[in-house]
Amino acid sequence: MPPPDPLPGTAYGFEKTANRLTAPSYRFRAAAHSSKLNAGGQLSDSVSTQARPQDATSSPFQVLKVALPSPLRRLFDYLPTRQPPACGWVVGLRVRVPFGRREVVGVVAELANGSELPRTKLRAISEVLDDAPLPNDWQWLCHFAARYYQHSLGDTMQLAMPARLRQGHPMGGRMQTLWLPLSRGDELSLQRAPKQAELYALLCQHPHGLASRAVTAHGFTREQLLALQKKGFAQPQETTLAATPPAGGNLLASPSLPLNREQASALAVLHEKLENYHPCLLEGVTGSGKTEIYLQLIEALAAKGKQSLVLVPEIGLTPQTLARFKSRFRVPVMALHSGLTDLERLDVWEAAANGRALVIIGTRSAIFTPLKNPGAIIVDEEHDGSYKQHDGLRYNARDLAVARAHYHNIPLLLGSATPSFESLQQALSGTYRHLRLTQRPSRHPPAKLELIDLRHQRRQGGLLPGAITAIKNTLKAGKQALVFINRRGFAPTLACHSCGWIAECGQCDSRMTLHRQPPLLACHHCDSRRALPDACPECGSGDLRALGSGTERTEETLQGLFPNVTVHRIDRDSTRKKESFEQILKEIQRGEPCLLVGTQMLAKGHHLPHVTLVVVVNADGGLYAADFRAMEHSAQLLEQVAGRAGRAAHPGRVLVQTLHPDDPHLGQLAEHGYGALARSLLEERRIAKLPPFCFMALLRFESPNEEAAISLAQQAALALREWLTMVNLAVRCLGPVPAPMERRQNRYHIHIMLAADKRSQRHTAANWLVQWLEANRDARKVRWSIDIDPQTLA
DNA sequence: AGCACTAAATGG
DNA sequence: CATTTAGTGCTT
Repeated sequence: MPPPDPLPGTAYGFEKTANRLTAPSYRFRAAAHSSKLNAGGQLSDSVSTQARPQDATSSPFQVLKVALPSPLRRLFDYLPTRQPPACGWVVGLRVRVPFGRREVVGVVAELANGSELPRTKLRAISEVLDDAPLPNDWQWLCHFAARYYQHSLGDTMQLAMPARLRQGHPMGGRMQTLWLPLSRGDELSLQRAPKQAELYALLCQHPHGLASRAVTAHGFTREQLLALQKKGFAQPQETTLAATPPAGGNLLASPSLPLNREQASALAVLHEKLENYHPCLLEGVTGSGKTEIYLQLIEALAAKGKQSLVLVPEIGLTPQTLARFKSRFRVPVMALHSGLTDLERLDVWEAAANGRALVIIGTRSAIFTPLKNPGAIIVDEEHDGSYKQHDGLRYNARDLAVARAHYHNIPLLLGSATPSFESLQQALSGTYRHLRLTQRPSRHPPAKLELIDLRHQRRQGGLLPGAITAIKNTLKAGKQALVFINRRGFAPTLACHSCGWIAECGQCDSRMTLHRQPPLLACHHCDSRRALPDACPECGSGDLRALGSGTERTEETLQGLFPNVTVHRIDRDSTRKKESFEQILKEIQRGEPCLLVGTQMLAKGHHLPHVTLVVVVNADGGLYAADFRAMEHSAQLLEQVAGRAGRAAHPGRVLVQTLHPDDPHLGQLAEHGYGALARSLLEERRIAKLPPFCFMALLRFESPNEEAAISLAQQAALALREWLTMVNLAVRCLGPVPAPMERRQNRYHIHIMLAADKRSQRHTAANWLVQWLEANRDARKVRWSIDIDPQTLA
C-alpha cells in the first residue's frame, strides 16, 4: 500500500483516474516487482490489476509498455523478446527498443496482455539490458515526479538515471583504472622529461596505485601517463572499486561536538521517531550548529545500518562541507558533485542502491539516488532556489524529498536560517515538527540591520558616505568588510546624456549591462554582446554615461578609495575559472584586512570569520516587485548576507542602503529579524490566498511569433475555463498575460496561471490542460511548458 | 526530442 | 537541375 499523502491533497496512489481526454495513464504499484510470468507463461495474480481489459475480439498476447526518452506523455507497447530474461518480465527492466528509425533505451513500466494497436503494428524489444529491475524506490519516485509535475515518464526516468545507464551500458560500473609505479632502477633516464619525472614521483607516493582521475586532478595529462607506460615506469590495472564493508565498532572517525541545550533538545525530538515519517523544520540562525544536528542524526541511523541522503544547495557542496562529513564518519560517505565522471556517478548510484554507501551527499538531482536501507533525508538550506529545476522536468528536490521520506516512512529534516514560507507554514500549523535554534556559540546576538537612506545623498560607486566611513573604520580596526551588490558588471545602464538614448538588447526587452573587464555591452538575459560605442548611435554625441553601479564599478571605487588594501571581487565573471573562488576564500580566511565585493555567491553559507561589516548597496529589489515572492526572497538574502557579519569572536554591523527606509517590511526585518517578518508576510499571503495558501501552476507559451503564442494561450485559457465551469472545479485561471520580460532572445513569452485551494484541484486542472495541449494541433507550433509550484514568474 | 520527409528557396 | 533550409508529422 502506498503511504498516506505527505503533500496534502495529492492523491498519489497510482491508479490515476482517466479523464475525458484519455491518454494512457501511468499505473504503478509498489508491489509491481512481484508481477512476473510464471513458468506457464500466465500472468501471476499480482499482475491482474495491471492488465488492461481485453477487447473480446482480439486474443490476448503479451505486451510490455515501455517508458521511452521522449517528451510524449505516454508509454509505448512492445512485444517481448523470444527468450524472456532470467528474472522474467517485470516492471522496471531496462530495455533497448527500436523507436522510429533509431534504437533507444527505455524502462518497462507496465505489463499487459493486449494492446490498443493490432499485434502486427508492434515491434519487439531488441535487448534486455539488466538481469534485475531498477530499484523499486527509484521507480516510485519517477512515477511520482512525472505525475506530479505533469511530465513524460520516460523523460523523467532518463533524467533520474545516471548517464551510463541512459546510454545503455550495463550495471557494474565499479571498475576503475589504477596506475601503479614500476621500479626500473634507471629513473635518471627521466631527467629530460621533467613533467614525467614529477608524475613518476607522484605515483611512487601511491604504491597501491592511483586512479586516472586522481592523476589528472594533480594537473597531469593522459599523454604523460601513456608516455610513462611506454617507457615502462607505469602500469595500468583494472580494479573493482572496493566494496568497503561498513566499519565494525566505532562509527565515528572523529568525536561528535558537544551540543548546547537547544541542539540537544532538537536532537532528542528527532530520536523520538527514527523509524517513521517525521517531517521536521530545523529553523536555526546562522552559526547555531545545524550541521552538528545533521551529523548526529546520521550517526544514529548509521548505527542501525541505515542510509542518509543529504541534499545541499548548488553552492553548498564545497570541499569543506564534504570534508566535514567525511572526517566525522568511518562509514562510506559518497558525494555526487559536478567533478565526477559518468562511471564514478554510476558507482555512487549503485553503492547507494545496494547499501554500500551509508551517507550520500549531493545537490538537486541527488534526490533521485536509490536507497537500499533508507534512514533519513536531510535538506540543508531548504529555502534555496537551486533545489528547483528551471527547465524540462521542473521539479523541486525539496518537495520530492518530502514525498520520498513519506514513501519510505523515514524522518525528514529540513534545515534553514530563513525557511521558505511553504515549510514555515507547515511547521507553524503543526504538520511539521518545528525545531528552533536561536543561540550562536559566539554569544553575540545576530547583527541588527541598520537602514540608511539613499535619497538625496551623493554616492560613490553606489556607496553612501556613511558606508564608506564604516568601511574605513573596519579596515583601521584590522578587520574585513563585505559589500553586497546584486548586479554584475560595471553599470546596469549606458545612456546618452544629450538625447536620452539607452543601450538596449536587440533580442530582449532589456537594457545592456556595461562591462569594463573586458569592455563591452552584454545582455544578461541572452548571450548577445556588443562592442562599446564611442558615440551615441542616435545623435552622435560623445557624452555617454554609465548609470548605476555593478560589482566592477564598486570594486574600482573602493580600490581608488583604499589603494593599499586588497579588494576581492566575487561574481560569476570573476570566478569563471575553476578553483579561483576557493583560492580567494582561502586567502580571505587568512584574515588580512581586505574588502570583498560580490553578488549572491558571497551571501550563501561561506564562513567568513574576519568580516565584521556588511554593506548592502541596494535592498530595494524585492520591495515593490510584481512577483509576490520577491519580498520573501529578498528577506532571505538580506538575512543570509547579514549572517556573514561577525560570525566569530567579533560583533558585526550590517548597513543596508535603501530608497525606502520607512518601508514597514524592511523595518520589521531590521527590527525583529526574518522570523518575525516571515510570520507577518504569511498572514498577508493567507488573506490574499497566495501560496502556501493556494497551489499554482504556470503555463508558459513561447514563440518567435507573438500572435501565435497569444492566440494559443487564449484558446487554451478559454477551453480550460469552459471545462472548469462544466465540471464545477474551483480553480482560478489568470491570463493570458505577457511574461514579465516578454521578449527574450527574440522569443515572446506568454503566461497563464492556475491557482487552487487544494493541490488535488490544481492537479486535475493542470492535467486537463496538458492533455488539451497535447491533443491540440495548433499547440505544436508554439513551444509550451508547465511549471507546477512555480518559484518565480519570470 | 530526434529524425526524415517535403516543399520552397538559393545557386550556377 | 543540384543543393540547402524551413515546415510538418511520426515514433508502439
